[in-house]
Amino acid sequence: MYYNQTMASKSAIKRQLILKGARQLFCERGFCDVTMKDIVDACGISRGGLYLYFNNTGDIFLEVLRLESQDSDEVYGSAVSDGASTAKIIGFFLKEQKKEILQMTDSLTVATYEYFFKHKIPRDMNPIRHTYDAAVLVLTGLIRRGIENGEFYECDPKAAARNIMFVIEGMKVAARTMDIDQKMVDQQLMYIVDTLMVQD
Amino acid sequence: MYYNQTMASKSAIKRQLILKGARQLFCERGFCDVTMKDIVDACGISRGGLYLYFNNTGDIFLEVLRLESQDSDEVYGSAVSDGASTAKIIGFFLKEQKKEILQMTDSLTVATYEYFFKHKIPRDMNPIRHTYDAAVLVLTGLIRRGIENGEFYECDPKAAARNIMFVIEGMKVAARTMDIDQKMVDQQLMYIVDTLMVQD
Amino acid sequence: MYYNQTMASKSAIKRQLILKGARQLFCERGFCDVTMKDIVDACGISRGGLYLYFNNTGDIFLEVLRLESQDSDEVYGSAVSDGASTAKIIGFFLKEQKKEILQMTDSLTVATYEYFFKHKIPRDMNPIRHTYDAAVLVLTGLIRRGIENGEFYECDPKAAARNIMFVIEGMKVAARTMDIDQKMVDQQLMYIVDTLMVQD
Amino acid sequence: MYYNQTMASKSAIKRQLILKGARQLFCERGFCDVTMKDIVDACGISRGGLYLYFNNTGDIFLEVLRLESQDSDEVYGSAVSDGASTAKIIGFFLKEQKKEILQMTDSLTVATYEYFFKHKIPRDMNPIRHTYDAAVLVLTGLIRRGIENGEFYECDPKAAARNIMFVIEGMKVAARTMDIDQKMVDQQLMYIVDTLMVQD
DNA sequence: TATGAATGAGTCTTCATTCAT
DNA sequence: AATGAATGAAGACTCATTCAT
Repeated sequence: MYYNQTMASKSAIKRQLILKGARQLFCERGFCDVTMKDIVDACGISRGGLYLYFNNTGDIFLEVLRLESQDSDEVYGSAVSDGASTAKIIGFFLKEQKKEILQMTDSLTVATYEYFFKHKIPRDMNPIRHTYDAAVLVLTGLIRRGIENGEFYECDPKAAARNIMFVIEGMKVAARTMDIDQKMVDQQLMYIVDTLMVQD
Repeated sequence: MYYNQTMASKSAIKRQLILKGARQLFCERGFCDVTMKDIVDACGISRGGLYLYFNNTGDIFLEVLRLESQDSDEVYGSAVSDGASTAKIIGFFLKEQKKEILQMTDSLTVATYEYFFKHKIPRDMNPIRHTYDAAVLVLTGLIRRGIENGEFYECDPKAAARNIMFVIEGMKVAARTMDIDQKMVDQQLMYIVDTLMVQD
Repeated sequence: MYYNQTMASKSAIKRQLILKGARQLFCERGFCDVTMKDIVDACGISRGGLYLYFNNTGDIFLEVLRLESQDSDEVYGSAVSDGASTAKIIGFFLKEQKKEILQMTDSLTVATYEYFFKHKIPRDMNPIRHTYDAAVLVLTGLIRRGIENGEFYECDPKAAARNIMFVIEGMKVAARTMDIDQKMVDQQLMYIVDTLMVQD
Repeated sequence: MYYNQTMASKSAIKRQLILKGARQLFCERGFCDVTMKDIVDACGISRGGLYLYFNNTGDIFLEVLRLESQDSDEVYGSAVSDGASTAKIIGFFLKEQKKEILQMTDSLTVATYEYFFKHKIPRDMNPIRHTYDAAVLVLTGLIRRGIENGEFYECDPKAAARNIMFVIEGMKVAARTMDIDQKMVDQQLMYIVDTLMVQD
């Protein structure tokens, strides 16, 4: 009998189980309100059993986040490989962001904020910074291309990319603290595109 | 004997004392990590005494926040009354925001996020929404004036105002979760102005 | 209404209650095997209530010990004031020790050993050292008097006093680890007296 | 294939490994503070594996102690065979004891006390009692010889021997609970010799 | 024999909340 | 109004012991 990637060891399966249960809790309650006991209960495992795998909620959360970013890295990669027009790709990107902003997906956003409010992490080890930088990189490339082929106004592509990401970040937070509606998000996303694109 | 605004009752003084001590704690630790006991200890009052004034940390925080917004409302008002150029006023406004983004002042930002992540409040009662709307209103007016007197490009003034506020919100969060530096903030604030202003 | 030494405050009474319950436990089980929960249960108070008075078993034990030594100080004092013959006083002293050696009294001996095995304390703050030194002092005085009035052989009174105390200490430990019988203790106490006293 | 004393079975080797690791722990922490888990970790063996050999820390400690006393029995034997003067031999014996009294590291003394405080064992099965009796036997013989050849004062040799052992026991405990210094130990050992020996 | 995952009981500690004074 | 002692629930963490493999 042999093992391959899909045949995980019993131990690895339990790890997955824990991370899955914990992820669900973090999505529902953020980071602060999840205790080790909550995770134990949610996963149907024993108190001591959880401690075999993780020492505290922080470690669990980081691991959940790591898995998450693995997945999202792939998404970003595929987005660019397409042969579509720059505006279309950016439009697709923004539509994806809209889903997350409006919490149409199970989202770790609040938990992530709460976690990093308390855990200061050097820039190069910080996963949100990493995600942010990755998105900025992709956007910068797209904007540069848009400028080159005359779709977009002349501008500093990197500053523009960062600007878009900050707007999105701002809306994510706003959606979870004040209540903003879909209309406002749509308006902003259109504003972003309008600001970039040469009007005919 | 009579009471006027400057002659606070003993009870009112104690209330102030509590709110002052609590504010300090919320600034230092955010909302989640402050307990009723912490506040009791910080204020040097009795455990039971605190409960005569407030039932839980949430109520205390809301009150702290209410006092806070009273003060800031005045700031916004005075900004516009000036006779300076639109660009100058917006520049002043952004400089103020920069301070808050970079946490150069004792700031309730994190506590506010944490509080409202957990407490969903209808739009018209929500103090951050109120603050946001007030800022948008001021900015909209300024941008409209800028467009009218030819300083700014033609655009939807309200959308532009919201855009600016979302960028600022995004940077506030980013400053507290990833570590962004002053340079990046400056770059973004310049980018905002550049996007608005007609270049000569 | 006024307070005097016998009218303790409610809080002081509770403290006494805890110390009494804890003392009983320490006598029965030594130091290592007594937990905060044990004390809570023994005293019939609440879990949190205990922590209002003491932070850990070590603190409680030290306090128990402090009270204990207050009492024993008085005993030592009174022993000497008597006008009896030196040999008689020493005989009385040894008879007292015999009781403790053979555990005929509720005794903190084992708990004390266990506590100080783990807690290294500078000589001048160490209560057993203090007790030991006090006993040595008294004995030294007695022996010196015995030598002066010809009851005892010539010798170094201090070394002799220490010797006696070490023998007693040795028997205390032996009584609790190997099982030694009363006969052996009697034999030793007689040996001590014989070694000192001039035989006629 | 056959086994002899030098060819230990795999199982016996593991036993040794456990006992060696456990001994180290008992020396460092006494008996109370060593858990089965500690031993597992220190020996690098499996949790279940340890239970194949021993059921609890008490059993392990007794076994450690048994090996220990095997070694020390030999020492006592050789001491007497010498042709030296009685005083010299006793002097040598006391010097050995001094090492043990003052030896805080690599010594099972504290662990032994702690173990036997909790485990009452009939006199004839009790290893410390056995060690004590063996030492008393040797000393008794030496003292008797000393009296016979006029080196020592007339006295009850057995009582004197026990007295010496109790003083030593007392100093062992004192060294680990109050902090006594080397000078005091030296003074006592000299006092013991002086009390025995005829002065010229 | 050997492994180490799993369990659950047990202890420590903190805190919101109440209540007699 | 004000105090602070008291309570008990809740969460963190550890460990002896078992058991499937």
